[in-house]
Amino acid sequence: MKRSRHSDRKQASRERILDAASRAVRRVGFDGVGVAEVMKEAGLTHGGFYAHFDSRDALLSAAVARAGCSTASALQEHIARLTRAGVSPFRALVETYLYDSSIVNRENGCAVAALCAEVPRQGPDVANTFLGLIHDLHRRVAQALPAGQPDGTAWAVTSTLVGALQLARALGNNDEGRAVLAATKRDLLARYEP
Amino acid sequence: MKRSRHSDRKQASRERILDAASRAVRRVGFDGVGVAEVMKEAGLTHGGFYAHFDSRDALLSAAVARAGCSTASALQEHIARLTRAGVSPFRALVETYLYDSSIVNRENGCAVAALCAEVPRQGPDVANTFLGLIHDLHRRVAQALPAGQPDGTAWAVTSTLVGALQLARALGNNDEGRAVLAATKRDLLARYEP
DNA sequence: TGTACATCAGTGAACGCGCGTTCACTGATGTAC
DNA sequence: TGTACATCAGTGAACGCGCGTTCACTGATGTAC
Repeated sequence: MKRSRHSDRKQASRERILDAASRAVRRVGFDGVGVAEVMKEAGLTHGGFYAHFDSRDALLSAAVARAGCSTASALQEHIARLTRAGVSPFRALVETYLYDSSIVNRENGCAVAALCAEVPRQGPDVANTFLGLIHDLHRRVAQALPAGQPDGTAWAVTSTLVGALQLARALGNNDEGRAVLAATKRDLLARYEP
Repeated sequence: MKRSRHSDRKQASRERILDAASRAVRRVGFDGVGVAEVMKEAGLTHGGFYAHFDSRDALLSAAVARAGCSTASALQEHIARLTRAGVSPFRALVETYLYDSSIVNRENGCAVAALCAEVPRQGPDVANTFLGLIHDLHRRVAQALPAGQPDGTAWAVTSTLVGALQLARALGNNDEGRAVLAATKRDLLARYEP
């Protein structure tokens, strides 16, 4: 059954709005996202927004989910490329997550690292969606860890990855920020790679 | 030389404003801090604010510095109590930083964990002040670590502490949040305590 | 095929509210004589 | 000691701006006959 061009067009606009919002929320945080700016980035004017979402809050929930998907597929793709080249799964995860350019590339980076600290003050919709993102990241870490690690290690490693990326970003895209990433990578690999 | 009571009174008000702001910024983030609300919490009306600070931004810078001092002294005190009771310095640091009630007690907790992710979008004053807080936390971790650790380990441990507290807060004050803290504590102690 | 009408995504002006900031004023404290 | 004046922290009304939200309208696409 052929969809009308009305619907096609609307759907495409919605996708652009969501993409813009998922980048904006990682770049400027929940409080920094403005409806008008997101619409502009999607090539539309602000008035049409409410034909796509009930409210700014509804957009934020959807944007978190979108950011999670986008992060997950980027992570997976980069990790797969490394493992195909013979890198161990754990090393591939660590190198990918703590890649130097992640310091600057906030708007396409991990949503958990970007938004974790703001989640406790968001509404239940955003918080619940975010739970899923955290569990997904934790699962990826658990699967990449070498076998035989005690339960809970995956949480410690997840914490380390998220914390290191945030500290590096706060220190800046300079020697000091990169040194934090390098030191954390070295430490994680020395600990968990046989 | 005796100070006038005018000055004493003003100084006392300034302290109350700073205390209120340092708690508010950790509770609701930089974007969430409102001049009127801070003044109200300090027992004043909003109009008098500009006799104490040049602008909202100036308040935020000062509030970050104040939050750092407040966190540092609370950490130090709690750690000292534990070490006096025979606990090793590293264990004392880890237990104190990842204390269960830290999940809820954001407004009196570590400013680095609360604000790290928002710092890259703040002005240079706030960012520079924040650098000091990060270095202070890193220094405390380095001093508490058992001797003989390679350089950089302190950064990895700092990352782990900050990340774990944030993840626990995002998961909530429930079994899951506390489990992250417990798992991270166990992992850190197993790794770095002889 | 062509014409008239219906549908609907998107536009842009307008509204209302909150918030940072300003300012004339108040009332208490301190000083001069 | 007492009185008149000066200083100054704090008050609360007002301003201006940005932002979320609403709504009447437009113009393009689709449908009926």
